[in-house]
Amino acid sequence: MKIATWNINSVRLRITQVLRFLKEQQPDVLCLQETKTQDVYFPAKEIADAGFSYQAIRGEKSYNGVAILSRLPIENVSYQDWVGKADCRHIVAQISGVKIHNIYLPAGGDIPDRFENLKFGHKLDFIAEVTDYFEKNTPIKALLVGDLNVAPLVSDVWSTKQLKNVVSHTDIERKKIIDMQKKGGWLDAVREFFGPEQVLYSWWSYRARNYIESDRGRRLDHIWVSIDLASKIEKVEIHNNTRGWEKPSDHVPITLQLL
DNA sequence: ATGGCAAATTGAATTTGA
Repeated sequence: MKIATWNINSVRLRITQVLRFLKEQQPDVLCLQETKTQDVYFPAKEIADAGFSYQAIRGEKSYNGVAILSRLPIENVSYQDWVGKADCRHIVAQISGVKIHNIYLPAGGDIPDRFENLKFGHKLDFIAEVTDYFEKNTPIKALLVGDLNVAPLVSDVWSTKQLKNVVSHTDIERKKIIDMQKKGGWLDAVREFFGPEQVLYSWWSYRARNYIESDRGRRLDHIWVSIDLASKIEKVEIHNNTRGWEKPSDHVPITLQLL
């Protein structure tokens, strides 16, 4: 089974890119974040026509929104509302016996201080609640995919020094996301495959004049596997080329081929 | 707390992203 995750930054605006990716990469499952639409406006038919007729979608107006799109039957669709907000940041479904959690973790605003910036507090609380959830519900035959909005390792950013106080790479976030991984018994499938040293990004800001030239990226998007699936990681790919497409998302898709 | 941008909303300006 081949699983993909992609922060699409508006599924309606980028339906062409979604269809192109499905055609070129032929995943079995595509998990989207930041679909930015209510379910009634979700481009379900176009995606079903491309072969992905099993869909679990959970969106709202303007912001957030997640979806699991599959060629294979989907079972046991459900979701959690963390930090007491029904803001469409999580959906989970079982496909071929594998439980897939799709998460869009809060970005956290600009100032890395929970007292000056409520969004940063929300982000930290969200991580704490997800950590707690998976500590109590040990993942087995499960994946956690999505935009976690944290680049935990030195090799996940273009400059660990210059991003030290930038939300997504502060010490507290890095510590807490690794803590979430360890306490849930998750393995970072991308690092299992590529190792800890290789510099990897999944997001490049729209603000750079030329994203390839400046290459100031961060690895904010993740695929984690429950420890029992460690031996099933066959291949991981980060599809950087999509960042160069017409009207791109600022995030690129990542795929995991599971044995 | 900035920015060389982008998207969605509501109606040219604001909020959010990271």
